[in-house]
Amino acid sequence: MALQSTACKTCSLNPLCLPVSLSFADIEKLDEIIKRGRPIQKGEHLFHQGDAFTSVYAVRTGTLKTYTLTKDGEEQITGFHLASEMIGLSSYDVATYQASAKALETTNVCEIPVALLDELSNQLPDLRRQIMRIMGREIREDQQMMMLLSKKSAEERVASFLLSLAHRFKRRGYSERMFRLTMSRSDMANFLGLAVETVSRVFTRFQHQELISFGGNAKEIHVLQHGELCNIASLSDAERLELGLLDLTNS
Amino acid sequence: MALQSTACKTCSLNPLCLPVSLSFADIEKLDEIIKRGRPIQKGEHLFHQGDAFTSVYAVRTGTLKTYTLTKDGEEQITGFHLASEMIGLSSYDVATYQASAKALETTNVCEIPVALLDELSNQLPDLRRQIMRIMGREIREDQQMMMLLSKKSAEERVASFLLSLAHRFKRRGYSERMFRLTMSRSDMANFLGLAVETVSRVFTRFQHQELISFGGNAKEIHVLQHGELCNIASLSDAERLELGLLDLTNS
DNA sequence: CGTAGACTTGACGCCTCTCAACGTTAGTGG
DNA sequence: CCACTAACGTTGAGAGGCGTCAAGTCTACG
Repeated sequence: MALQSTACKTCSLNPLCLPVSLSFADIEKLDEIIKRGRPIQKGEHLFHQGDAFTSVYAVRTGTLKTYTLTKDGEEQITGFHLASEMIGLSSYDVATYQASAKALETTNVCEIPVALLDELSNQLPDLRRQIMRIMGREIREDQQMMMLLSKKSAEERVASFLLSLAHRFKRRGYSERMFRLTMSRSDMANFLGLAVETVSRVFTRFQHQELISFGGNAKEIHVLQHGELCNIASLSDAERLELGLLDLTNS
Repeated sequence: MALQSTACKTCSLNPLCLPVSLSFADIEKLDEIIKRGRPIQKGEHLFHQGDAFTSVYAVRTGTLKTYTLTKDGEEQITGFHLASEMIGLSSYDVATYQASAKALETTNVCEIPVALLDELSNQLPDLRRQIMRIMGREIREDQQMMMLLSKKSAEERVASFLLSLAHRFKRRGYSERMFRLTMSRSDMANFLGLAVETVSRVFTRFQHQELISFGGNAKEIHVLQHGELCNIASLSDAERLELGLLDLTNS
């Protein structure tokens, strides 16, 4: 497991994270405004919905979930966030966080005060562009999620979810065929718009078809037949593109 | 019906649109890069998914829908866009449009070449912030849509949709109690993740309960009981906030 | 005036939710 | 180290909301 440095310029994640496309000098300026605090324990909150919006965060190690509250106090999970992913940008136009962020395991984050980030993006056009790229990507991901929620069956949703995780782990240098599901079944179900029982049933069906298997506990998953899982997921071109499965050579 | 000017500085929409919070001088600079072409006819495309990403657009009059294509060639509508709303920003980090945009009626747009907008946002921090605000809001709207799609019943979805439209018309100076549904039942169903028949059935039920009524054709809707519709929609706090229904005085 | 598309209405079936019971894991304290 | 317990996960049975199919009605446009 790669140890992430405490400075962007030496951090193994910087090709995936905010510093992408920044010059060495610019990364140093960015480093100056970033705060790296103590780790957050599992179950602990990074911020709560309604807190004053002071900082955005980049995940250094671990996983977080972000969620909003429905009318009756249930949570609606809006995303799971792995190393190098940014949290909080969607609150940019309001004074308070519009979601809560909770650690699913022990997690380290880089805190970036928005006031300073805002100031710095006036000076560094590349940084500004990178922030806008990240926001643009998030919009597209959310829209793919909308497609998943409005058009896909339970099996398609679970398969898509697993492929998305696999791809994100791969990009970070981990195995795409074996990884830990740090979120509970209930969290997955919530995120995918399904009942816990349905998620569980799909997992058992996938195991019987020998598409996946679980090691020891129900957390560690092995993806046995990546290709078949892709078929089941009925991915759109947009999703294939995001997962790096689309051949860009065809017109 | 208010006629929108062909310059931002005199446009009645500018308090809702990109120029928000720009100084008079800055608006003039923005005006210089905006192109205002001929109207787009109903059914015509503003751009297609896959076209080179050259410009973002602000709707001046009319309505557009944006959509992506699913694996089997069906469209998945990602949004309806009324006057003053921006289109195309979600493609900011890629070379091609990630969605298609099609006019639902005769529509006028302001075209803003991204190269120039990008350049100008280096010079005008307020413009940059406004763009990021718009993107942040879009992310939150998409996440509310995800909640609608994963948690709400057919009646809740339709009620929420009508309230959203009503609110947006109101903000633009039109009646919130009577407006034209420029999109087809099929478009609404697609957007809301429902079958056309279900949308139609919900409309008849709402009519029997005298919550709404239709004038003449099936396009012009009257909202008879706004409050009751709010109850049916089971709006989250985030949605109430967006619709201006939340009392911010309580802690 | 005729036709195509949009909209409505009804009947039926299926996918997924709900409810309930049971098995398993992890964390706690003795 | 083990017993205990609460949270998590799995499995089954039953029900209901919504999708699908089909037919009929209405509207718009040539």
